[in-house]
Amino acid sequence: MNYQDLANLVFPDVKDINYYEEKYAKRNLEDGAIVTRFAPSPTGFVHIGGLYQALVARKVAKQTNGVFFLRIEDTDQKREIENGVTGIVKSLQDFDMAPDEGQINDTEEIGSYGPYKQSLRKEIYQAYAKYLLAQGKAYLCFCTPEDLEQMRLKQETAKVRTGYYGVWATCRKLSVEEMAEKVKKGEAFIVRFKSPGREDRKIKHHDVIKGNVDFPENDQDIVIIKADGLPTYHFAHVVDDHLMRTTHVIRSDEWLSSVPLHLQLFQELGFKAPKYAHIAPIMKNDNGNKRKLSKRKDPEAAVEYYKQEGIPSDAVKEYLLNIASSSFENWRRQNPELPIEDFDLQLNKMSVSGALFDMIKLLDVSKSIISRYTAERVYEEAFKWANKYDEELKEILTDKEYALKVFGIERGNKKPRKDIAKWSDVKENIIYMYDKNIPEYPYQVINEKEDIKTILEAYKFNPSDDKQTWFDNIKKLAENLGYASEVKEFKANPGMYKAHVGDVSTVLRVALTGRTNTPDMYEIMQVLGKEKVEKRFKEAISKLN
RNA sequence: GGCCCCGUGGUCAAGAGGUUAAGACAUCGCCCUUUCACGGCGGAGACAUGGGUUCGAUUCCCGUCGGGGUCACCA
Repeated sequence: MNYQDLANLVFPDVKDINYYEEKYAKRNLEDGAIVTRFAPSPTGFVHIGGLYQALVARKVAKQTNGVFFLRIEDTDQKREIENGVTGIVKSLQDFDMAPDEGQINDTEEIGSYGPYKQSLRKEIYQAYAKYLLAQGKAYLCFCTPEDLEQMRLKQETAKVRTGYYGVWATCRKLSVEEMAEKVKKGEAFIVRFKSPGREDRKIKHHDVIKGNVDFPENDQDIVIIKADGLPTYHFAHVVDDHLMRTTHVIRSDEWLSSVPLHLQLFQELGFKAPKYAHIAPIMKNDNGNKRKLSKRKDPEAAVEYYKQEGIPSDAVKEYLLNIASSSFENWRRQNPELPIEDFDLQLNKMSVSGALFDMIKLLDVSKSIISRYTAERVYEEAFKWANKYDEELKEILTDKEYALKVFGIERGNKKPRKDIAKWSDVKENIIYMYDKNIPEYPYQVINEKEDIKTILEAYKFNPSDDKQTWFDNIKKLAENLGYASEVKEFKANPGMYKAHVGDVSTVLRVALTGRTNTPDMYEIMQVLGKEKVEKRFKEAISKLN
């Protein structure tokens, strides 16, 4: 009995690894093309940090004419949730980030390096586990979870490193015969990697983002095949990224400390290791403490949140790119119209430490993006959003022709308005353009009922006036009623006037819209039309009595 | 606790052995012949800390402190 016999005993039916090596041949890509992947577990909604990784991975693949694929890491069936895969695929689609290969829905996939769902690759992992086992680079372990727990306790009280290594790796000392006998007796087992590493030796590693990092070698005999026959993350990663011909593993930096293990696995399997790029997580300030954005505590951690709020996916992506690269902002300022695909992202310039998530900044980015949209685009997006999330807004927007006029106010010029940051802001911003509950808002400087009434009764709106004539008209009105027709004059001669033309305008504005802050009032009156303007003033007057 | 990474204004961040230490968001003031937004101009605001090396260190080295990550038959 030797290791080859043991391997045959344990995995009698799996294929030889040569079969897979040939089936998943080297990709035929141009020099310098980068192959990346997004490899989430279907254990919940997509996290903003996951989207960030996917964005970066996809970007570098695209800009080198490489490949970006989606792999589903579902080797832990206990944690899997219903529709997990669908959620991931849909989120990527929402952000216009569909992969070149991989899962396209719960059951289908595209690309010739699949299956892209790990639970469907069981026999592949077993083939490679068998390969290691046959060479004596892996062994069977019969320790129960309880044994392991006890061992850990012992290690803790003895204040030594925890884990399965060195003298603690009891099953490593078993002979092939002993292992075979236990298997034949039907004892449950798992497969462990026989680590050739020594903790007192260092390895040097260069991470594309983090730079040079030194670690002690890995000496842990980690599990590669679990009791259910599925691989652990570490083993699946190495086998998959080799077979799928990934060139750059772009993942969250919580994996950084596993690099020595992964490198060792690649080495022992005889594979060429990919380059690693470990991305710093997106953090949040929690009472003075930095912590990762949490799925449980922070709604903004879920990618779905941005959709619900109506923050355009472009805005989220641009904000993320802002975090990823400090040169993005400059690039954007110089190229306000170019698509983000044209921006060249450098992995090695990415920040090594985690950035605090800044919603205010995101919203600022979003405002700028929306301000560049045409009225038509604003309408389409807002309407789409309203259809899903706001019944009242949807109703308001059914009159498209009128809505386009409303959205057209101060839009399309050199200095467009920036007052919409997200579609959920829209209703609040345009509601006064509709005959729905114009709120009663307190008049400001001019607040005597009689004065207000005089102004409102005296004002005549003529829609055919151009803007200058229209405003001259208000000035004249102010002057006739004893107010300063110029603000400067008012300021120069305090005490001579009760108020100035601005205050008169405010009276009109409040009566018309129920608020003090609005876009250009001339445009508002034009869009509203003579009839509505007069009706509103009439109503405002009647409310005064 | 062991190991690893990180530490420039409130936030995101550029940067070099010698700089008036960029820029963006936020904030404050002024201007933009009606408000708000936009835009323009300006203000306030930072190299965690101690010790080296050096003519000179925020930049290089060591310690301290602080932050983060990781130590599963989870990923």
